[in-house]
Amino acid sequence: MKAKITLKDIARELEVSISTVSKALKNSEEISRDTKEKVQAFAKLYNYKPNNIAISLKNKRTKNIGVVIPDIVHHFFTTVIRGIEKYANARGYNVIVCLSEESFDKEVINMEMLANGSIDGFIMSLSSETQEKGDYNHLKEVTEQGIPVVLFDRITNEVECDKVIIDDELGAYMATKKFIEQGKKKIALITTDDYLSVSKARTSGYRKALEESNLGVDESRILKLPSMEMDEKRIKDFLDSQKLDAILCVNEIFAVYSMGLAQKKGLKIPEDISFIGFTDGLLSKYANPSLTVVAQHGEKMGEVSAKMLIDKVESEEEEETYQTKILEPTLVIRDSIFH
Amino acid sequence: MKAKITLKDIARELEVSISTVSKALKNSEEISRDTKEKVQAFAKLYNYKPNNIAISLKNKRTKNIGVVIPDIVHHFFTTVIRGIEKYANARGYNVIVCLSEESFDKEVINMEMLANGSIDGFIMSLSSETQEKGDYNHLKEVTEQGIPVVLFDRITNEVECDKVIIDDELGAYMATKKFIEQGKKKIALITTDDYLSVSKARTSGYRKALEESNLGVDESRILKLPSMEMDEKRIKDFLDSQKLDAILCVNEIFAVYSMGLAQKKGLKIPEDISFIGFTDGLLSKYANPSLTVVAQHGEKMGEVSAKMLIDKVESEEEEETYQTKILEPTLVIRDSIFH
DNA sequence: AACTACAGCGAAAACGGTTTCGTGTTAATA
DNA sequence: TATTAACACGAAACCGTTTTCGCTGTAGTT
Repeated sequence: MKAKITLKDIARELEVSISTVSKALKNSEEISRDTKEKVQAFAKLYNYKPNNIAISLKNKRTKNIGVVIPDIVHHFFTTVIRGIEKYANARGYNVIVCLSEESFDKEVINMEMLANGSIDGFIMSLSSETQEKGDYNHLKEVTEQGIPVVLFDRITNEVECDKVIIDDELGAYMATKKFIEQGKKKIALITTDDYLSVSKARTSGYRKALEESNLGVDESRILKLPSMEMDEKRIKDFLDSQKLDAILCVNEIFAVYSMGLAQKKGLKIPEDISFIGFTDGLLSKYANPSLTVVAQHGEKMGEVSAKMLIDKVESEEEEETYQTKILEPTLVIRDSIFH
Repeated sequence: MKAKITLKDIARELEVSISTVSKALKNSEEISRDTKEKVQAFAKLYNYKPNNIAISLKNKRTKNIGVVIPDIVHHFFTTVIRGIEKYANARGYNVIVCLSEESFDKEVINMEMLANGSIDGFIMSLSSETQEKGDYNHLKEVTEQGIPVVLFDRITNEVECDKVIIDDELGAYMATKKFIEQGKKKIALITTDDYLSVSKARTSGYRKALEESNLGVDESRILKLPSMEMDEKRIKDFLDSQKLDAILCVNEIFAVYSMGLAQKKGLKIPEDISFIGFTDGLLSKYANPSLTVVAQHGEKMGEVSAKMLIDKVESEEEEETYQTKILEPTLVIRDSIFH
């Protein structure tokens, strides 16, 4: 086992000072050709690499970014992480991933753990519990300490920081409009309680489209589940309780599951009933029939978030100007609607 | 903006030495009641938290673990990460995630980036390119430096370190046996080239079951794709080229896609043709019909890996004994086979 | 010969902690 | 009263870097 070599080791071996070694490795003008060559050769031979931790301490920069998300098993968050990781890596940053698992407490603990020097900034999406509670003090504390934060997807207006979202209202609006154009009348929405920022926006887009088309909103056609967790019984009851010809769902799981139920009843998709979901994941692509979705462009979102964060981390200025980037959703047309 | 407070700040304010503050906060016996109370009160008031980086430098322990995986968008890897994260967090460790994206070079770069002090150990699954090349020098270098490594799922015998796998051969064997018990005769396998350790083991289990049952292995019933990437054309051609009554696939995507093709041909599942895949993801659960799979217990695997790594990191002894944990796969029976 | 200029290098502080060891003060003991 | 032990604290080293500043010696200038 050959342990890592340090500047001190090189200095001792070559009988020069640590400063000289440090400068020689940086090709400083101060050091003579001879010494530089000697030091660099030695360093290469023993595969010297500076210790990141020491550099972090010195620079007060870790080149780590903390990502705190509610869940990693959801396709959307996974793609966001991938976007963040790709971009961050390209700029020399590492990504520390923490999962809040939709819990307020875990979110707080994770942030506190990272906020003590482990990271240069946060990228996060709020847990449902946090959004439900409406308690954002942990975020405020962090920003007050001067640690930059970028909020994506599940955001709040109560914290001043950079934000990245897709236009969820527009996405739902586009989807609902699509149903209407295709002659659908009884259009339902399966969503979650309004405390989730995204669900609220989507519900609003759904309403807007219906109102604009003078179809009116029938409240009994809106199913609000308590969370993004699957609840097979409530969905089944909802579908059994009425006749519908189109359903918009706030995620792909609800949609694919609903399609299955409809098929069991002998309904033809999309003729008798059409479906659109949110999130362009594997499920949508390989469902039978394949599911039309509002794509959220998670990878793009991750990239944009990472860029905003790193730009802020590396900017000298103390400007306290925050922006909210709104990405456009796209309708990915598949076999669960006409086309 | 209130910047983070340091020991030095407290010492200055309270007119004591830094050492005294440090000891007082640790409740050292050396320090008087009075002083301790004063210091602790002050620290609480200003919300003092020690700087992780400074502690890391001192202790030569970062409490970070590096996870290098080929891809994060695959359900299996996602669940492993979740298992790692949960366990590591409970023991006070953070998880740095790096994606190799199946590239040898990225794998090497990522490891080098982290190996210079950023982490206490690695948990990783080899990229396909690495397995294809058979070049494991980057792993050997790291272990020679004394950094513990745990390899999971996609492993190699050429590196001495702890390993965690599921018994892929057994999984495929169980699945194939199941087909045979249900009277299936023309059992196909859709897999990838043998350089992927898992595919090799699965193929071997498939063969074993067939040979044991005196059905014999018909090589034309084995489709080897170059990688885990979807190749719709080759799968379609394969299925069109012969009549089959059961198909085992090394992942759920191949299986669900194949089911779709079979259905389009008017075949009934599972009567005319049955399917079993690997990986118990969303796709399997919500496919239509739902897919029977060999569950790989990713979360468990993550937990076990994290435990092995952290135990090694925290163990004082220099024992160079490595173990390989083999987890048992489980067959999750769903509607794509009889039951 | 005296002075300046500069090349080349080292000492030391700093980043923020922990920890060992030493020291001054007080109280108890001989 | 002199000695000693315990108590309470501080100085300093250390982890591995970077960087400022100062020092030495040589060469060039007058």
